[in-house]
Amino acid sequence: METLERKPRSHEHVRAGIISTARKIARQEGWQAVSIRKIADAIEYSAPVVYEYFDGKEVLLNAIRDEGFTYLNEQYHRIMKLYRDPEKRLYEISLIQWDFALHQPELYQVMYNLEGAYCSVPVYQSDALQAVSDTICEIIFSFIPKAKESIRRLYFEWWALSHGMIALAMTMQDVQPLEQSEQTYRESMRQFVRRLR
Amino acid sequence: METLERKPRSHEHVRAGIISTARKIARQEGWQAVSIRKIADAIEYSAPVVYEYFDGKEVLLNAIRDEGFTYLNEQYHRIMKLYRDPEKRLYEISLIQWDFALHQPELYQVMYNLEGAYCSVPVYQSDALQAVSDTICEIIFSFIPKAKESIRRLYFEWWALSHGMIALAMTMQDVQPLEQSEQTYRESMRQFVRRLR
DNA sequence: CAGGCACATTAACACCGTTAACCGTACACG
DNA sequence: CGTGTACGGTTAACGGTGTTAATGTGCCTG
Repeated sequence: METLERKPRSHEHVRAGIISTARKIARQEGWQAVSIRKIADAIEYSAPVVYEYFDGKEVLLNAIRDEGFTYLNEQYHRIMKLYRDPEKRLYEISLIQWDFALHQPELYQVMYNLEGAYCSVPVYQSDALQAVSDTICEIIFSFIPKAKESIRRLYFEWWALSHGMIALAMTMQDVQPLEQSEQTYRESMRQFVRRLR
Repeated sequence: METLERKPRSHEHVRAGIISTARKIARQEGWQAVSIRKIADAIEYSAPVVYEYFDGKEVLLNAIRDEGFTYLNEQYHRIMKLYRDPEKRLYEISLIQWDFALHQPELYQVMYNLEGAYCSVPVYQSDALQAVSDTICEIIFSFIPKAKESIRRLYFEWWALSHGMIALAMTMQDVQPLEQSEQTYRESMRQFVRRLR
């Protein structure tokens, strides 16, 4: 078993290729256009090979979704280390959310089943989402030490406001320029954070 | 053949049957389970018949979406006749939005391409959406007579807040009870309207 | 009776997700 | 050395999808 050293690496390479190809197709043609065969063609394999790495399309989409939440979580922690002020933290994280959604729209779409993307695994089952939620709740708590239920409510409001503006801005970007939507987003999130005082 | 048994059905009846069948399947199994053949089976026709009424799935979905916006528009006008106070009007319309989304989720999903529903026709091309938008903007203007751009911005905020909370409440309903989400929704919308004063 | 018309169906094409069967190669072992 | 076997990958197939062309079928009219 000398070749054990090389195999896993190429294995990981192929796996990453599948994911990045799926994302590329989704970004260019929408999630509706992503098919196993198209992915297989792009990585120059036959379709069944994909099933060696993911037990079906569901699992592949779920893996990509998880990648999204994990990335988001990393960005959150970057902000947490960068700032200490809770107000600044929450505002900066709001901006992270915007940048993430607009720079990697295909990820944001599969995370929330937007624009034809469909991953039947419930989003709330993702551990990474749980981590993301906890981070936000922690920030809110740090300058509004209320009851746990009250915190959850504020978190829900923050999330809804952010998600709603992002989702609408994405679908309306042909009729309302993104710069304008972004300005409104920043202002709204700033006001939300301000109101928490 | 046995075609004698089938009762003659009017054009409108069949058309309505196609739409209501599509909605029924979508409601029970999700939009990604809706297929032309399944619809045809349910209305006891062969698949090509559907194409006599709608030039492809796209057009069918778009028609259903339009039905949604039209219904919403009717509800809006009902509220407009019922109340004169702008504050009351906007709040009641917010509640309409919630009820609509939760009682007819398959409509709300196809209107905004949620949960696997996908209608490639841009939503902003719907005349009914335009009418809905105008109604909201009119209300906002009636008690905040600012510049047109400012009104559009407030409308965008109202819409995003409503849509965000509804979308999240729908996807999270297994982990957060709808009654709780509804309470938060009402409170948030109430505060939003209040802030407009 | 022939023709045309309206309606509906069958058959086909090119895809899709998924799986079973197969094939060649390289390595391990008798 | 020969042989078996495990592995990496393929082809082929099944049932399903959207969509369209060709084909009936019954009925009304000239």
